[in-house]
Amino acid sequence: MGEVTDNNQALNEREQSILHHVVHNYIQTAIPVGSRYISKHFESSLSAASIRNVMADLEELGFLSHPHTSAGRVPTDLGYRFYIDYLMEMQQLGDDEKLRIHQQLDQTNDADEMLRETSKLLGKISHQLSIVTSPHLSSGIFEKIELIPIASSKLLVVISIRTGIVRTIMMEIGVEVRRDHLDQVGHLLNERLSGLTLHEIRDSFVDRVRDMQSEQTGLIRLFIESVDQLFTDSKERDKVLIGGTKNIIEHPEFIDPKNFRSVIELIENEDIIVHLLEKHDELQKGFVVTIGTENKDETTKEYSFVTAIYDVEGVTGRVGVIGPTRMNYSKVIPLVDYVAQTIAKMLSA
Amino acid sequence: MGEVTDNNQALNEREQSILHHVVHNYIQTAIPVGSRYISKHFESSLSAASIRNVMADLEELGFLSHPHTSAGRVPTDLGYRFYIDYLMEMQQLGDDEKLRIHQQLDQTNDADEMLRETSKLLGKISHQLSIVTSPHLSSGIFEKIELIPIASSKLLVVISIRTGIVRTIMMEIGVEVRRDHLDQVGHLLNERLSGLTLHEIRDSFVDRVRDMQSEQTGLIRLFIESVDQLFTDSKERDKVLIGGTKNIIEHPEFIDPKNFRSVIELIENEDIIVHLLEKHDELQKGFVVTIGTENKDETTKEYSFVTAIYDVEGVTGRVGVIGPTRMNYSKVIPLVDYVAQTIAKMLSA
DNA sequence: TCTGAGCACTCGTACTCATTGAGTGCTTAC
DNA sequence: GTAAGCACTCAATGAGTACGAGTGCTCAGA
Repeated sequence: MGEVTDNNQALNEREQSILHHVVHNYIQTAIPVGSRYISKHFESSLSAASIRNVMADLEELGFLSHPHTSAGRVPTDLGYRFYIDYLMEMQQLGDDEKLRIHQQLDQTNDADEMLRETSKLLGKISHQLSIVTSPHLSSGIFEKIELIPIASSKLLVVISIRTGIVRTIMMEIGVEVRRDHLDQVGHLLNERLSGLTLHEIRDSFVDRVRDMQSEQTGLIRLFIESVDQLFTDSKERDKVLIGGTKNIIEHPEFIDPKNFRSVIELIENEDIIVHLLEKHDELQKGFVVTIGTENKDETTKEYSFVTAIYDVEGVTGRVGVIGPTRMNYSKVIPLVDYVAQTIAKMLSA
Repeated sequence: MGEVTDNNQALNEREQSILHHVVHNYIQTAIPVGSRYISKHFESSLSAASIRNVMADLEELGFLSHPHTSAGRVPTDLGYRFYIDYLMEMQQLGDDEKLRIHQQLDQTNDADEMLRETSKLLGKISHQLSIVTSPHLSSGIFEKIELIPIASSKLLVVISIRTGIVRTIMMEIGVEVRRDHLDQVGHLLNERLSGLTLHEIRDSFVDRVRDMQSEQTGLIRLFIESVDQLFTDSKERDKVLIGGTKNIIEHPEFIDPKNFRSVIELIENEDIIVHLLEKHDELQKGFVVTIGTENKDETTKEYSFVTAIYDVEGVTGRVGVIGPTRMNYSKVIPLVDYVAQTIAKMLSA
């Protein structure tokens, strides 16, 4: 049980203790917890009536709420927040689970494939929706580019990043280009772009190739036109992988079909999630938890997001879970954290 | 209205007509249709009682069934089958829809991206779950292979098929290999494998490279070990894209949460779908419809599958939809068919 | 001033029971 | 073969009731 700290002056010891019990119990059982229950099981020194008084105070302060008069108390988003920040004790991840994670992710050396596996796995273990983004290559350091002619008028561009991640883009080129011309251009690009981040390249590409125009005008012009496609994290390409629907709908909150629809909505409408992940990214912290209305979005007001960053030599992405605000944070947070670290290790290997 | 043919001797004209009305109406409204309703709206020359007699016959023959005594009639799988094969009239696809399909799929020239768009689009237009498989490259004709060293110990293998489709595979190679060695091996492989199908290559690879062993033993051995990974349609890689969950759950059959779960199960457990698609593939017909229990799988006994093949110079894949057996076949079939044709065109362009 | 026992009150849940109405099946007459 | 009549079935709906968990408030005691 989390120790009662003096981190927050708003609540005295007893209030903190009772809040702790309410949140903890509600997370476990999903049924509103009553004063009598707490008196019986946790705080035998206090009567139900006294606990009711404290609960009334907690409710007034905004930490608890009431579905209706004759129901027990339920944490508010603020209640969860306090619980996570001051009361909760992280639960260590079991060795078996660690092993399982390693085994699952060790199966493949294809990055995309591994991220897909991660998504599945995280959903299964956490019993939540899992989210995994592909790494934002923009801040990755350009290693080299290869230009491979395909069929008649297509060009496969392979850009590799120092960490060993590659991006392949199929480009339509109007005409057939001789192989030695391609090699020549590729060679020059490699020379001039080496060591820069993709981000830097995108911003300065035109300047850097200006003098090359004379030699291979057509091809260079094509590259200039496609610079966004080549060197930016397009939202189309670097999608969010969402998985574990089967697991999340087992939660009791989904007996109500309305919630059902809302979760489907969430899955199909990736924009909402992408947007939220961007906000998490901005915070630049190891892991981020946003609870219910904290993420100011109507459709996700009953969901919490737990995400952690993974970082491979400056190239970062996020993994995490989405679930009802009634989430087992003490288990989920360490799990997400550990998975993020594991991915980073795998990708840099 | 579909003309009454003599294709099936089992039913006389009146029976066919009434079966037609029942199926058609039930598809539209999802409510069991009663004898009185048919008499009023479609067959005013016959009384409800007479229609009841015919319905009783149709039920005995297995084309209709009864949810309970006081409900109207509902088609059985056999009823749907007869309707599709003999009674139904295909509905022409509207010009606006054709336009929409073209516009949506014309946005990108990346094959994967386009298939993803197809999946979304098909779900939206059909109001069903959409399924799109990536092309089975096995029967594609090898055009060339490129070997690109990545970072220290990785190799990106790019295999391109005559149609302009490429497959990229990341291979782990224990040691660093000199660029000219790679080029040499690549060159030899291109020479020896040219014009074969991937399928043929997989089966004969060892023989074809046996004499090369002396020069680049390590690298060749690696290729021999990875031959499956390189030249076979792995189920991992060539996944099925499933989309449109949001659309399908609007159907009245999904007020029951049980069905809800079954559809989620279906989405998460792609194996079931993959298996079924294989069966469709074996039939080698343009489009295939399997209804409910016709696909002998317990989990899909209340779903129908409509799929069509797309063929790009021998490289084929499938697109289609999954939905409740009560599906608007007359609209869905032409749609799926048209989308398949459009994909083929786009991919061969 | 804090604590806790007592009690009235609220409100969601579960259950029963009667009513309604759509639709059938059967019988019978034409 | 057709259709009118009628009894029967059964899901759906809604009202009524009992139950019980839990609160809020009051008041006495430490």
